[in-house]
Amino acid sequence: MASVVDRVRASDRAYAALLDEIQSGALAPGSVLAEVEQATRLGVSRTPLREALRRLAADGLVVQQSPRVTVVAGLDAADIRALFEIRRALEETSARLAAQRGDSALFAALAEEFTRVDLSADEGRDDYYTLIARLDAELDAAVANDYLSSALRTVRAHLVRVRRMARDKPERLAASAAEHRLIAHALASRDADLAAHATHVHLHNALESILQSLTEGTP
Amino acid sequence: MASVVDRVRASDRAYAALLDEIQSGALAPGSVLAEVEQATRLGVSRTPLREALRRLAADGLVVQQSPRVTVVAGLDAADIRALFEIRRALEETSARLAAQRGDSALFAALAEEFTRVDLSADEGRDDYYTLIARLDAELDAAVANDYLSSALRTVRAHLVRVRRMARDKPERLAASAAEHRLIAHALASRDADLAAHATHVHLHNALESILQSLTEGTP
DNA sequence: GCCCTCACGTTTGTATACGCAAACCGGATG
DNA sequence: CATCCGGTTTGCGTATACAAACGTGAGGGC
Repeated sequence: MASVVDRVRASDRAYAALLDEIQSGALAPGSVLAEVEQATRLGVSRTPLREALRRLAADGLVVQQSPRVTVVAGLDAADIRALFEIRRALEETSARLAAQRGDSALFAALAEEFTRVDLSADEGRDDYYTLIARLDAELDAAVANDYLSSALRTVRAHLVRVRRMARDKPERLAASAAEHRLIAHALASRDADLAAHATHVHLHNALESILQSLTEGTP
Repeated sequence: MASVVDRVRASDRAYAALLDEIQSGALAPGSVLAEVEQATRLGVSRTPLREALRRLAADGLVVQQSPRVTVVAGLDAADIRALFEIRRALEETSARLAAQRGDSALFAALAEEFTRVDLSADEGRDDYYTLIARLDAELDAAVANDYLSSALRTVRAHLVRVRRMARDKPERLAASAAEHRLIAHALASRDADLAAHATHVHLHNALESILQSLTEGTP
């Protein structure tokens, strides 16, 4: 059916499709992912679909409850706290290293962009998340540590789900933008301590906001 | 041929076999891992072998140079430095959290065992590494953070190779034992700062020793 | 009426067959 | 002699076939 270099492998398509559906919530936590069912639904064979499921399991986005049944992983407040523990470890380290190794001008430009962010419109919010993704990418590039980038990639895959669960309020977004601006400024200034501590503060505030949003959502 | 639950899955056997051979050096960095060749050698079919290769690739132990050729990942001094960067981030965090959450008596007992270690004989060295593995396991249990444990598991898989590349000298082993004893003591004392800083010191010394050992080996 | 047992269906794990693309090699030609 | 072209071979990605095991439900026995 599909050729060896089919532009994109069937297993990649299956992985991307399932990843998107899990992150977007289309596949709710607890959803059972049967091989034949998902394979036919996504239009691939069982073999590449199995590969996609194993990759998702390695990411921790799905869990094999029993050898026979794999489900979309749950994500409760305890999981989010745990996620932020490792996130703090990785991102503080990343910030510290990027402050030492990064391109000052590049991060200065990013800091400036964080001041320009317009969070009033919905499209501005999308632009904002894109800007954060760019900062993350530049951090990874500056640190130049594949082990670290790989671990962060996994963490970020989970964070997409967290963001969806806890919708940010406008005032939190504004504060978040200011925090990011400070982080970028610290990176531009090559101030490793400030970059790490600003990251710590940002993640603390982000976690608090998320947890509060969750308790409000389920009174 | 093999049954569904053949005590242990063929893919698991293939993964374990390849992992061991990579960690032990039997499969040297750069070795090409052809699917059919390895499948016949390990006595499994291509399908489970592919799964094993993908898991190893996710761990970063093998890399797919092209769609046609996957090789055992190299590991030079820069890689080792990068590995220790993330290792420090994860283990310092782990130590800090375990100091807050762990069982004091348990870590006190481990600290005591680190004083008893006999490093004169070769078998003592194996016992020592087993003891370190036990400390790692108890740290993971105390922290109770699957994301963190999973990331550390990957790091540790690489560290086995590093240890093999750079044989520890007896004096380094003795110092290492003392450092571990202090870490365990800090955990027992619920002193998070001391646990984190002692871990930092230990990893610094370990890295220095390894890098020095490498430069001595290749003058 | 309840429980135990057996059988069938469903689902997974593994093996194998097939198709295509790229690399290698040989020969021919400039 | 070098270079290019075409055939062959090798090897991966995918699909499918097959076998085993777990779950479920029905039927019979106590």
